[in-house]
Amino acid sequence: MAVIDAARKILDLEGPDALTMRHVADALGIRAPSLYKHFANKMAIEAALVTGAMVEIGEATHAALHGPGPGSPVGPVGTVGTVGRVLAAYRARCLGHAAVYRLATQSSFARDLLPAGLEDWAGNPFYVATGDPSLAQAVWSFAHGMVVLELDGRFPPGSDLDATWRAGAQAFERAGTTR
Amino acid sequence: MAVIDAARKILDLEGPDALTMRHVADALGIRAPSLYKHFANKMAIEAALVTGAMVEIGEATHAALHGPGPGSPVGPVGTVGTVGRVLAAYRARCLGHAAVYRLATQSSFARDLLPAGLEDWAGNPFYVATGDPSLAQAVWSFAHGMVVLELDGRFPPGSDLDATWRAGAQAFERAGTTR
DNA sequence: CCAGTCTGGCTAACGCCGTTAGCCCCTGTC
DNA sequence: GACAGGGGCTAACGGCGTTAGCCAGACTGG
Repeated sequence: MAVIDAARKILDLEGPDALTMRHVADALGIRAPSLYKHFANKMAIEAALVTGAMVEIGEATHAALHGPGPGSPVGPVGTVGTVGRVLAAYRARCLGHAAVYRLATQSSFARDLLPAGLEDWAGNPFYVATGDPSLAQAVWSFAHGMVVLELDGRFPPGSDLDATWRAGAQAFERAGTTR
Repeated sequence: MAVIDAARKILDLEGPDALTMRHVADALGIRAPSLYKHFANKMAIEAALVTGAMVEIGEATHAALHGPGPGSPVGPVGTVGTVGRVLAAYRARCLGHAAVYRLATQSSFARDLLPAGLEDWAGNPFYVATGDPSLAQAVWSFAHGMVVLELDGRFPPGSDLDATWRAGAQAFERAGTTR
């Protein structure tokens, strides 16, 4: 869909404030009200954007469950378990969709416009990787927090974020086996 | 400051969309432009709001370092270490400042308007509790993720979030001792 | 082949937003 | 008692999402 492509490009290249109906319409060579022939409102466009990103992220984390994929870093043999692989895939894809991810975490975002079950599906690899609901949610929270803080540049400059991801992965990996 | 009090009340009671200059002014019985005699712009008001919340949260987590405080849950003897106490204090205070916390995590929030060093000071208890920079950042990310997801209602209904906080605390607690 | 409907544009406008310019009154001070 | 300044005010600007209402062209049923 041309509208979504244009919106995505604006969001990525010019930031969230530039994502306005008039601006999107401009990029398509039409006027803002015409957009409402294709989408009910701005939130619907945002939801479509987020849906696309979530599908890609979900595909990556699902793939990570079944072995090292293209998104996984290569570390010392045997140090990266399933949790680590899922986290690495999650991180890579989320940072690849930085602006859209940020949009989805905005409190004003209308999560109920997403396809039913999408969020559960996307979160499922965390449950599979840990085998425990509480641990899965904890890992997901860690991952979400890391991405958000990384995206917003809230870690002190010079932080070794690879090490932080590793520290988290190891803590949860151990918790899963020692449980 | 009356402006901040009014803004805080509006934000808590009517939500982030209701936090407009005209609305805040209304609550004070004045007109919107008059607010600019007290604050440079809306972002300055938001920054003041966030500063207040961060100070309170920081005080609570610092206090938690030195023993069980009023914000700490009572569990089986010996199960809650320093990390657990800091996390419990963080959670309680953040949820107590839900709307402001949400505001501070908005990507549009101007973090550079906060007092210099405030963020570092507020995050320090995580470093003290873990004794390791990477682990501290991982714990902070976990905590931040949990609060955000909890605030946005993104966990499946019926989730035992106390258990999730506990799972995270234990994983990091163990990681700290086993390191 | 024509009539009709539907798709997808358009302009004008509304009510909201943050913000600025410029005015004026009231209070406190030398 | 002059005067400065703090803190109100109105009017207005440009931008936002969104709606109402209009109309050209394409597609389709008779």
